[in-house]
Parts: sequence; C-alpha cells; structure tokens
Amino acid sequence: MLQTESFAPRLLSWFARHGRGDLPWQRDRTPYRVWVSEIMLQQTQVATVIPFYARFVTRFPDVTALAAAPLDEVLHHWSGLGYYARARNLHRAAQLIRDTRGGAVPEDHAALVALPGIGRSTAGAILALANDQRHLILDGNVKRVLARWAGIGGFPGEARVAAQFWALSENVTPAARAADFTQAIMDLGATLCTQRRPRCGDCPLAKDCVALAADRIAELPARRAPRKRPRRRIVWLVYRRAGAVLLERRPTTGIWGGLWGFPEFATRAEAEATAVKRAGRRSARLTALGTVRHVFTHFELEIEPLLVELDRRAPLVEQGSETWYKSRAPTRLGLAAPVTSLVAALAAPPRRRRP
DNA sequence: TAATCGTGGCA
DNA sequence: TTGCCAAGATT
Repeated sequence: MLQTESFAPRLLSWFARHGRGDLPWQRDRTPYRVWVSEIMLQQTQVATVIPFYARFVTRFPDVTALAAAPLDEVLHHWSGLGYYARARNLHRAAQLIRDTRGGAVPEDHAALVALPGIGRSTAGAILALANDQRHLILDGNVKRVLARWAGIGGFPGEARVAAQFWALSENVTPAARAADFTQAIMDLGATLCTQRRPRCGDCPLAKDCVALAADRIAELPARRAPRKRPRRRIVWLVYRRAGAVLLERRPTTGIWGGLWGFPEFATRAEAEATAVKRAGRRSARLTALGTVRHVFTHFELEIEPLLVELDRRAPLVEQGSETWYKSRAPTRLGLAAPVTSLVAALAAPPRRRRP
C-alpha cells in the first residue's frame, strides 16, 4: 500500500543528507539564473550543462544583458549544446520580458508558460526553485521515480499516461518547502533512482515501492515503441579562399537552425553546378573531403562535403547572410557542429612524409 | 497524436 | 556498431 502522506517527509529527510546543493545555478539563485539552467537542462545532462552554463551567465548575467545581445552571440555560447531552438526562444523571451515587464522574470505560472520555450514543467520548476512556490514538475527524473514507486505502466509521452503522472505528483507534493521538495525528487531520480543500476537499497521510498516489490524496476517507466530512423543525405560546398571559408546562416527551421554552416544542397549535381557558377568558370575543381555521418535520436544524416578552392583574386562577395570565416580569428557566431570539425581539419597542417 | 530537435555517455 | 537516454517544448 502506497504511503502517500509520508512520501514528502521521507524524501525531504533523505534530501537533507544526500541532496545536491552545490550546483552552479543553486548559488545566487535568481529567477533568471534558474530559468537559464532549466532551459539548458531540458533533455541534457547536468555534467554537460555545467561548463556551458558558466560561460553563458558570465557573458549574459541578467535578462537585460541577454536581451541586448545579438542572437548570433547567444547561439555562439550555445554552440555544441544542441537543441538550438532553446537558445532562440530564450533570447526572444528575454526581449519580451524586457519590453513588457521591465526586465523582471514573471512570478506567475501562466505568464511564464506564455513565454517561448517555457512549458508547464519548466514554469513549475522555475517558480518552485527560485520563488519557493508550490508548483508541479514532470521531468524525466520525476517520471521515473513516480512510475516505479506507484507502478505506473504505459509510455509517459502518451497524454492519458501523462495525466496520471501529474495527478500523482499533485497528491505527493507537500504544501510547504516547494523548492526543497522539487530539488529532492529530482536528486533522487538523478543520483539514486537512476535508469540503470538504481540503488534501491539506499532509497527512502523502497519500503512501499510497487516496482521494487514486483521486480519491475528495469521495465519502468515504459519505453515508447521503437521507430525506424529515416536517413537523409546532403551535400555541403566548402568554398575556400586565402585560408577563409564561406559560411551562411542556416534557416531557422530544421537541424542546426539559426547557426552558421556551409552552403547546402540536396544533390551533388546541384552542388557542382552552383560551385561552377560561383567560381566564375566553366568548371571548378571539387575535392571530396570524406562523408561525415551523424546519428541523431530520430534520424541519420550523411553529409558529403566538397571543397571548392577559389582563386585568391576571386571577389570577396559578402551578403547579409554570408561571411568569410577564418578558423584562427575570434568569432561570435554559432557554428554547426560539423563545421567546427571540418574547419579544424582544413586548418591542420598537412602531414609530412617521414624522411 | 506524432514528428522534430543535438550531443555525449553508456552497455 | 547500435540503441537508449538525459531537469521537454513546439508544431
């Protein structure tokens, strides 16, 4: 039988001893800093976020600084963290907060959810952690803890199942100590009730944990039905002229949206025709740089990069969405991940033969 | 409802 | 290699 009333006391008692209390966003706990951390932590592990968070809040210490910065520089600080819509939404939300609320992060749930990039759970986390307001969260940690403790089957992504989680969360969340409770249930999920090799022997909820009693820890929470990963192939043209490469801003939609990358084509024939045109000749010398394969969660991407060497005297045409990038010069642009590695490979000195 | 969006760690 | 997952939101 589930002991709903003692859920929070047990968790809070455990938290006092074993909770994480020294994460970067827990120091100087302003709503802005908590907000930024919650966005970065969406679908991203704590260890990955920490160095990005440190650089980000140093450069953008408050809403005003973030709102005033160019999007390119925000994306530059996000480059390598992934899910770049988060950065675009964060930047846009900062400008909205500046323009409509004088730079003060909203302190009510509805106003937060109305901002881009903030959903129900993230809004709840911000208000609970930064303002000690009683709000629910439903992240991967909470889903895992609740699914096991109450034996909730079914894929949490399904609406009907998600409703069960929210309802159960409502029942176990105490009236007071919102910040501690929210942090506690996340800490339990992150450090003890982990996906692999959970330490049930140390868990304060073990004595009435349904999954543990039924030996179903490994199968909860339920996973979605596996899907086949579609494969896409694209061609990139790497124009090089006097040590610089041509970059263009990628469209906002799609992979690496808003970051800078190489001119992209669906087919090699289309790429070659464009290369000839830009080189201003009847033909252009194209060098295959070796296919790059990216395996993402939901699809595979094969990139065929083609190097186009332009004459040093070729005109340095530059439009609004184009720039010539030198790898050794400082940049404030967000670069797509393969761009960074490709540019690094191009800049590396050619290997000498052994004498 | 289901697909989309990144990267790094792990078995 | 391959699959799965991590402080989810958006369309």
